[in-house]
Amino acid sequence: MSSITVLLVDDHLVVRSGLRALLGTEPDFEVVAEAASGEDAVQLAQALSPSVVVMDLAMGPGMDGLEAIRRIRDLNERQAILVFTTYDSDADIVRAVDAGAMGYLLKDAAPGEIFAAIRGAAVGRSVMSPPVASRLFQQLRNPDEVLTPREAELLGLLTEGLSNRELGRRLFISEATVKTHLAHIYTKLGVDTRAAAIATAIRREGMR
Amino acid sequence: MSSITVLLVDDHLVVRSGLRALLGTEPDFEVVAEAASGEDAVQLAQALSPSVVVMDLAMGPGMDGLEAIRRIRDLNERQAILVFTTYDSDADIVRAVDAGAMGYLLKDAAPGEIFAAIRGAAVGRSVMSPPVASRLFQQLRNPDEVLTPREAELLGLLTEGLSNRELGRRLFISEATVKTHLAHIYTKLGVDTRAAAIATAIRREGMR
DNA sequence: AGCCATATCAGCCAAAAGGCTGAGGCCGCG
DNA sequence: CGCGGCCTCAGCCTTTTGGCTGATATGGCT
Repeated sequence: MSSITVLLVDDHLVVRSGLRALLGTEPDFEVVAEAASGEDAVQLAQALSPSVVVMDLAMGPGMDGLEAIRRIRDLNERQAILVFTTYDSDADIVRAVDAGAMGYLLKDAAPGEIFAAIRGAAVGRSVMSPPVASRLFQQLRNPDEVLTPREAELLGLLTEGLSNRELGRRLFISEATVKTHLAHIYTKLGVDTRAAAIATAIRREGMR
Repeated sequence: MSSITVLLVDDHLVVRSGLRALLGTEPDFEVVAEAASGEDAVQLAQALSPSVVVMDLAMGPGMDGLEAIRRIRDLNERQAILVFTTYDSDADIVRAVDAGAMGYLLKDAAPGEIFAAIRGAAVGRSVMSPPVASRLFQQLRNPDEVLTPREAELLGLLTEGLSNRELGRRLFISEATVKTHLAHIYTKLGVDTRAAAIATAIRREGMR
């Protein structure tokens, strides 16, 4: 009976057709459209109201996945959105969830996991890949280690290679304040040099 | 007549089936097997001698793409191997080419490009995505900016967040030597702090 | 043999970063 | 209304880094 309609969003054609092929093996799924950009995704989600939007976070130029999630939620609060991406970055997970994603799946998930996640999302359940879940739990267990928004901002600029002076100028704060923030960041990240902070930041936010 | 036999290697099921679906639309391609790991790839390449091996560099745990390329070339010098990956990292491109790849395609390539690249590889021609090609040319044009092996090694450890002292210990050289190498690395990368060096190193080697 | 790239090391000095202590203002929550 | 988290800033002192100049050794290429 009523099948689950799915909108696929990914900037890679091969991923879209792979997913389409995969979902085609299950009788209750129906891929109603594909989008290669955030813009298209928003438009198609509005036009078609699919049961579930399955989308990658990394998108080419233009609107990124997170922004697309927000826009889609703005149009329809109840739209189920499932993130389907390659990397399990701490920041991305958190951001995706609070942008309104129902679940977070990694691309190396087994077919069964993918099916279950989509079916779950369709009925309003949250699903996530085990590695993703464990990261989230860790964040909840160690709230001490979570950076404040300002610290995260600093850390972001830090990974651009800026000096303390430049950081200060960029953020309209004194160099003293920059050093204070950095000291906090270091203790939270468990490092004691900016180099190590950059390294762990990029590896944490980046991949693996 | 004689169709082009293809071995697909990618750790993501969706990518494999997407590619299979895509290649299925062209009558002259025949996907003879899929491999999800480097180990399987080597074995299948040897057993089936496909016209072209299309593979991702990023592979889960175990043998990575580069290693798999080398192994396959060891077994059969003439085997055509086409790298099909998401990111165009300077280092990866160079390494893939000298590991023996015939071409280097990005996953966001248009279907036509993909077909052309595989057909080209099958007859011994080298093909690469435009952005990839431009990077290679840039490397050839600016040999001054190419790091020596030792410098590259240092840079690698630098991105782990090590201090000069630690770098020295790790490489069994004095801190003075470390500083000399770093100075050279900085001028070659066009930066003047280790933080910036780490940042550009990771962004260059990393992705985008 | 001479030359060049690479790798190694030293010393000196200035600039940047890091550790520590203390402190004021703002805001939300009980 | 007080407590605590967050953001802001200062001063002081040590360590680390970076810039510069110069030197030795090795190995390959001409």
